[in-house]
Amino acid sequence: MTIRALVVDDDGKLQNLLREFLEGYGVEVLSLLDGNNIIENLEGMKPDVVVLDIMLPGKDGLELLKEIRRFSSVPVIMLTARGEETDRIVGLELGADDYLPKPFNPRELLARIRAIMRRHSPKAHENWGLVRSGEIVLDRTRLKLSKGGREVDLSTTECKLLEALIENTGRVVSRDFLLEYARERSHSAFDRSIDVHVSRLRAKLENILEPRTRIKSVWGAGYMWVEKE
Amino acid sequence: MTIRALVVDDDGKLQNLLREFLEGYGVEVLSLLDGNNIIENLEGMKPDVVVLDIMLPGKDGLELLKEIRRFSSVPVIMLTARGEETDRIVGLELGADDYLPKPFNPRELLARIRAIMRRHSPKAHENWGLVRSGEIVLDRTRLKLSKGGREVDLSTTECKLLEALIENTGRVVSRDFLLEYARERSHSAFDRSIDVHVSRLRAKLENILEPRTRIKSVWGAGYMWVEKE
DNA sequence: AGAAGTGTAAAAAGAATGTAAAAAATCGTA
DNA sequence: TACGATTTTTTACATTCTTTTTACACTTCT
Repeated sequence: MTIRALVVDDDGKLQNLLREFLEGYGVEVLSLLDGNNIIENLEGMKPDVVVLDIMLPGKDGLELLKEIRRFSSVPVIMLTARGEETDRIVGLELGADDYLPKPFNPRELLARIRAIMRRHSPKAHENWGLVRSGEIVLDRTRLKLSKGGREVDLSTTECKLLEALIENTGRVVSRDFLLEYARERSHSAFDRSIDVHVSRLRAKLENILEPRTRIKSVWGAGYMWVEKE
Repeated sequence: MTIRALVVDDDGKLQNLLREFLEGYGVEVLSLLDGNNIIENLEGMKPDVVVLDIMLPGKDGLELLKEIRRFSSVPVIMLTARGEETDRIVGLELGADDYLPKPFNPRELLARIRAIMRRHSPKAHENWGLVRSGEIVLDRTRLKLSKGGREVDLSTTECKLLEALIENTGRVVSRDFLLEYARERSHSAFDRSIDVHVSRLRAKLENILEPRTRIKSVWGAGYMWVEKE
């Protein structure tokens, strides 16, 4: 599950930076360079959180915030110029949920988004970063795989592997791909380590579900995650 | 530390609504349905701010306010019927700190509470947003971590680190993230300083709680703050 | 059957981690 | 500025845990 964030800022560079960074953490970034038609965009995009720069061409951020609040209670984080205490105060009074002085560290923004999601929609926060396949849930942030109440711990590599498999449910995934996905370096022709990882993964899966059902070997091609139970 | 607000209003629904909303923002709500024994309640509850409806069964809000002001200078926000300009003026003259016409958006109330706390007791306002994990409280402004009565001093880096961990309770936080979160500059590949900080942090935690329980290492991934003991 | 592909136990290699101690940077203050 | 105290980073090494390699049995394809 990903979180959707709408970023309203006229700085294209910042937009790209944020998109790149946040997407690594399961936050989908929707960009707007100005606040025209903000309401329509809100309705169309249905973001979980809005990040709003105060300094914008045309309508400024505070005005936009006021407009947003007439229609929606979506959580809003304001970006303010450093030290602009007044902006910050006005923003909070108009119904912003948090603020962040520019320039900021993207990680700081991520932390605020997390905090806001936690109090604003705990459900979305819980599901954040989970990969599902039917009843089976892979939690990448906890390195755990669970079904029903039971769960098993995975190593980082096992987790990555499983992620790649589940994301390609029903399709064959080559050893090549798996290896590169799970770690950085490439591999030699006679590398058997993926096989060993898969072997261990299967063993762990058996603690949770019926033996030998989900990770299928495809002769000469790779492995495949099959859907049903 | 949270802010304690005493809400005096006979509308039970509103009370619940406010409690639910405000508690998400670190405001603890104490409810009174009428103003009887307001003074005793003030003494017992020691709220940081009082939200007082003007229309109350029995003694009305203005009378209550007068009574309160004989004993206490606690900040008071009055809730008035829309357009009752006179009420508002009288209220302010009697020593109310702000007023809010009904019906209002809970957000609006939150903003007023924030504003009042800021000018009335900057200290409490600063403390607003302490980071908690169960009984453990991290005070970012004082760089102290406490549980029960006992506390330990932290360095700024340790504090930031812990903050990032607690904000992500139950999730793995990478060294990368921690490092960038704790300081500005980036780091080299062989940077081990996070490990050292964590090591020291763990040592300090042991002065307060059971050894080796809360900061878990996750091999190949980072560290994780685990919720309970 | 023979060749290529796969499973997995066990050993070996390799990475990541914990922490003490030294070195370097930072900060307050005379 | 210089000094001392404190904090942070680097270094080094022991330790722990993961990953890869190796080896051999087993399976699948032609």
